[in-house]
Amino acid sequence: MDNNCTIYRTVDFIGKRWTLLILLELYKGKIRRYSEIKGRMADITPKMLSARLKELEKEGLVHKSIDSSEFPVKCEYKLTPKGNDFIKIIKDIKMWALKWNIKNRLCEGIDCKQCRL
Amino acid sequence: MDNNCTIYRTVDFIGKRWTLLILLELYKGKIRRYSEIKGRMADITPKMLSARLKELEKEGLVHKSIDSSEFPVKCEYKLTPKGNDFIKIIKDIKMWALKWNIKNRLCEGIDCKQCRL
DNA sequence: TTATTAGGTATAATATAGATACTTATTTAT
DNA sequence: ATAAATAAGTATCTATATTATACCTAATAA
Repeated sequence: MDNNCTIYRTVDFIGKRWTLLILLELYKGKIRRYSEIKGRMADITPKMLSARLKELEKEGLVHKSIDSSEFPVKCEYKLTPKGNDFIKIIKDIKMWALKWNIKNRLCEGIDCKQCRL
Repeated sequence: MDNNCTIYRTVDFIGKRWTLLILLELYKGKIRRYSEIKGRMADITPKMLSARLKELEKEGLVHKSIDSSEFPVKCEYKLTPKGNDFIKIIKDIKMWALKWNIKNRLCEGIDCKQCRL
């Protein structure tokens, strides 16, 4: 898939495991620290979280800032405007899923306790 | 990620490699045969195409019909209403990508030769 | 001096995807 | 009658990506 087509490149990137869920987590919290994201995403490993955050930063959806005034050093991650603009797509995915997967119990309403969109 | 949350389940499914691109291919052709999809997606392996089509069928986005009146038996794949309804999300992903990845040459316009959305 | 803490990295095991050869069943050509 | 061709895959092996888990680092507090 070494294709220059926008849709190919984009799908390849956002299709990676955890990527959309991390964006969602940042959206919910506005600003999150590494350990905070980790704590809220039960099953993600530190390696994956680290790798995905780096990719998201590289692709311009996430901004990382380091506060080294205190100890231990704290890092804050937040969505860039580009990343924020992507949230509408995740919301649409949820709306689509709710429309067509009527049997799902935990997400019958728009506001699921877990994904809170 | 054995989570019952709609967004988790959906993201897990549609986030798999090739899934969105296969949906796109079916959308472009309305109806496609296995070999036709294979021919148009240069890099997909028969194993992956087969596996993804089965998943898409199981999830209700794709319908498969077999024409055994001729030989060799021909299979036709097409989007269900549920699958068709998902195309708008892929379109939005492309719009998002075009908006924020302005340097992409092959997709400067909305109608890329390759992804034709 | 040792423990604690945020934010990770390192290493090994497992799961998923890729490359490529092969299968099956039936019609057509030899 | 036999061999080639064809659609739609499957089987097997290799490579890559993800997971599990232990460990690292630097600075402050106890």
